[in-house]
Amino acid sequence: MSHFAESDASIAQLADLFHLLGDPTRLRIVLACVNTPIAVSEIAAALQLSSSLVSHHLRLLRAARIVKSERQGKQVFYSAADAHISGVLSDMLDHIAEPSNGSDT
Amino acid sequence: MSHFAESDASIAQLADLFHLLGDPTRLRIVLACVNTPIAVSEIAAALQLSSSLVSHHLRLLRAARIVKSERQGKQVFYSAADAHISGVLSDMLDHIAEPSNGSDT
DNA sequence: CTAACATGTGAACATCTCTTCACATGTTAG
DNA sequence: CTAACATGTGAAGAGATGTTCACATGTTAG
Repeated sequence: MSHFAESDASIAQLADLFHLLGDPTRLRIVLACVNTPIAVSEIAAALQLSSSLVSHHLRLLRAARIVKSERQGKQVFYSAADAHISGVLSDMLDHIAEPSNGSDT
Repeated sequence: MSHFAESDASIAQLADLFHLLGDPTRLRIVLACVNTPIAVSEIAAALQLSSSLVSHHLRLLRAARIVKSERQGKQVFYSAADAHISGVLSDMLDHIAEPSNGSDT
């Protein structure tokens, strides 16, 4: 069905993306802007984080093209870069929701 | 279309899964056994890693149900736990393959 | 039983990463 | 211009993590 014989460069890039989503705080930030564009200060307020911290994470997220930015006046709105991101999130959520198979003995 | 309003527990679990895939070595191990069951020593040989290291990673991967184990004699074969894992991998690969939108200014 | 092979595990170290703090940059209003 | 607000960034410390090494456990063959 699938090969998954990826080059080292692709693997490094892939790992980098997963690593970015692997931090709870950063993941929350991604989830906060995956559906609708939201300003930095709004994210900070909603998640009870400092704007500085949100900015730091957003910078990494944007560099990996997980989110994209859009300026509107003084504020900068962030949103998910593309549909693959939400697709990945959905699949992982499904994985979690799945009943544990009893194959760990 | 999607809400992604997940509970803190789900977010923690989700982050844990991504974090596990976020390490290049561990990701390579997952990719090595995502399609076909493969023994620990085979993974170690194919990826040029020590069996000890592979075992360490496999333990974490199995605990998160990313992979499952199956013993056959002296060897233990590992494979992807379910289809969601390969689905996530495929989506992320698609994300990488996507042409970069010029929206980062 | 012993020997050989495959896998699992604990501890320790080097390294990386998240967070906070202070401050810089950029934008709008007056 | 200055003032106020929103976001971006650099440095430093605390904490987490991957890797190696040595050894334990488990399985098969004789």
